[in-house]
Amino acid sequence: MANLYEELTWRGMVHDATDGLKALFAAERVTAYIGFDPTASSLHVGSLLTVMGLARLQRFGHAPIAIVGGGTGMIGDPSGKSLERVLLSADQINENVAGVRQQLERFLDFGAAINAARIVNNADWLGTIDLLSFLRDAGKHFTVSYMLQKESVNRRLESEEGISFTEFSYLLLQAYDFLQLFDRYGCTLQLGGSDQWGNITAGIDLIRKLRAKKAHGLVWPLMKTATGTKFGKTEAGTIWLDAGRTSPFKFYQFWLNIDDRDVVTYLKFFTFLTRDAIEPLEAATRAVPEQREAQRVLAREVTGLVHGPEQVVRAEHASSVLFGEDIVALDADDVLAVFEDVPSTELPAGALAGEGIGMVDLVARVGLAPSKSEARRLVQAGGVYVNNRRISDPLARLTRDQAIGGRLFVLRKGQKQNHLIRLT
RNA sequence: GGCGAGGUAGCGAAGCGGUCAAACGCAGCAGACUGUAAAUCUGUCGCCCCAGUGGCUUCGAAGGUUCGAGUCCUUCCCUCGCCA
Repeated sequence: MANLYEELTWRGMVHDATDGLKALFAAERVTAYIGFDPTASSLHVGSLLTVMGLARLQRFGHAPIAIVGGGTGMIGDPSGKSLERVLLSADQINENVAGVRQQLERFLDFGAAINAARIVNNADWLGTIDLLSFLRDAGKHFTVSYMLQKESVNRRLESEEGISFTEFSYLLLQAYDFLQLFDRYGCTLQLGGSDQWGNITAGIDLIRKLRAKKAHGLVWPLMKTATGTKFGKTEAGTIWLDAGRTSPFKFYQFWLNIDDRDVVTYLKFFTFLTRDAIEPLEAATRAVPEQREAQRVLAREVTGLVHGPEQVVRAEHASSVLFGEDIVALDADDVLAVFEDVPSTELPAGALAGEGIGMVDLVARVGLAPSKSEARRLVQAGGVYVNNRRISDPLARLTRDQAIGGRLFVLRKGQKQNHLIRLT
C-alpha cells in the first residue's frame, strides 16, 4: 500500500503536519477524523475538500471519522472569522446535521469490514457534560496564555470586534473532541484546513497531557482562487452539493469554468485521478488552454462523484447545446430537457395575444430584472436574448408564433443566465 | 469628563449656498474581445414609470436661516483619536 502521506504531499495538500506522521501511516491503520461545521443543511464545494480528505484516507486503508459538530456548531469557531458568529438554534443544527450526514454517505464506505467510516456527533458528549466537569477535565490543562497565543484568538483580540468568551472557549471544545475520539475509537489523527492548526494542536496537547500518547495532525492549505475570490462562490452564490440547491448542470459548469491557473491544483484536490492521468492534463493546459481539457475532466470527475454518471452525461449534453447549437433549430421537447434545471415561468398564452408582450414587461415579469426600469436598462444594454437572439429594442414585442413549438421561449440575460418561459 | 476630528449612495471618498441624485475609485449589472477563461476596453450604476427640460426619496437625527441647504446656524445621537 502506498503511503498516504506521500500521496497527500504530491497532491499539494500538506501545508503542515506533525512529525512522525509518515511513519505512522506506514506502521498501522490509522483512525483519523475531520470536523464538519453544520452551519447549513448541505455541504458545499468548499467542504468537498474535507470530504475528499476522508475518502482518500479510507482508500488508503485507514479509518475515517466524520464528526458533525452538533455541539461545537452551537458555539462557533473563531478561526478565519473576523466577526463573532450568529448562533444557530438547536433545532436548526439538528436539521443541518441530518442533511450533512446524508451527503457524507455518498463518499464514504460505512460498511467496510475493517476500516468502516463513522459519523459521530459531538453533541453526544458536549451536550451532556456539565460545566464543572468540563472545566476540571479540559479547562484545567490549558493556560490562558496558551489560548491567547493561538492565531485565531489573537487576531480577534486585536480587532475592533473583540471576541466573546464563548468563541474564546471553542479551542477547548475541539481539543476535548479529539480526546473523546481518541478514547472511544483510538483516533490518533485530525485533519483539516490550515486554519484549524491551532485547534488541532490543542487536541494533541490535551491527549499528551492526559493520556501520555502522541496524536497527530495534518492540515492542507486554504483554498484560494487565482483571481482572489473566495473558492466555491459564484455570482449565483455558493455551489452546494445538494442537487436541489445547485443543479448538477450548474455544478458541472462551475468546474468547467475554473481558471487555468487553478485547474491542476483542483484536479489534485478534488479527484481520485492519479499522477499519470493528471500530468498530461497539466501539459495540455499549458499547450492548448483553449481546449480546456483539464477543466472538462475536472467537471466530469467531480460531477460524477457528487451526482453520479447519468448527471454527467446530461450536463455535458446541456452544455454543448447551450453554448453551441441554435436553440430555434431544436424542438420543444429537447429544449425542455436541456433547460430542465433552469428557472422557469409559466405565462398564459393570452398574454401574447394580439400585439404580443413588450420585452421590458416580459423581462421584469419573469424576474430577470427587479423592475421595469432595470429591465429596460438591461435590454438597451444588449443583455437580453430570446431563443439565443439578442433583442436590444425595449419596444420590441413577442408574439406566440415566435415561440419554439408554439409554447416555449428561452430568455437569457447576459451570457449564462437562462430562464424558460412556458406558454399555457 | 476635557480637547480635537468626523458621520455623504453597497463600500471607500470628493463636495464648503443654486448648474447635486451628488465627482472619483472599488464592488455590482450588461457590452466588446475571448476559450462559457484571465487581463483589458466600453456602457450603466438611489428608486419608479407612460422614458420626459418626468415623478419620488436621499447626504447621522430633529429643528431653524434663506427664494433656494449635502453645503450656514441650533440642539441631539453616534464613531474615531489624544488627554484625564
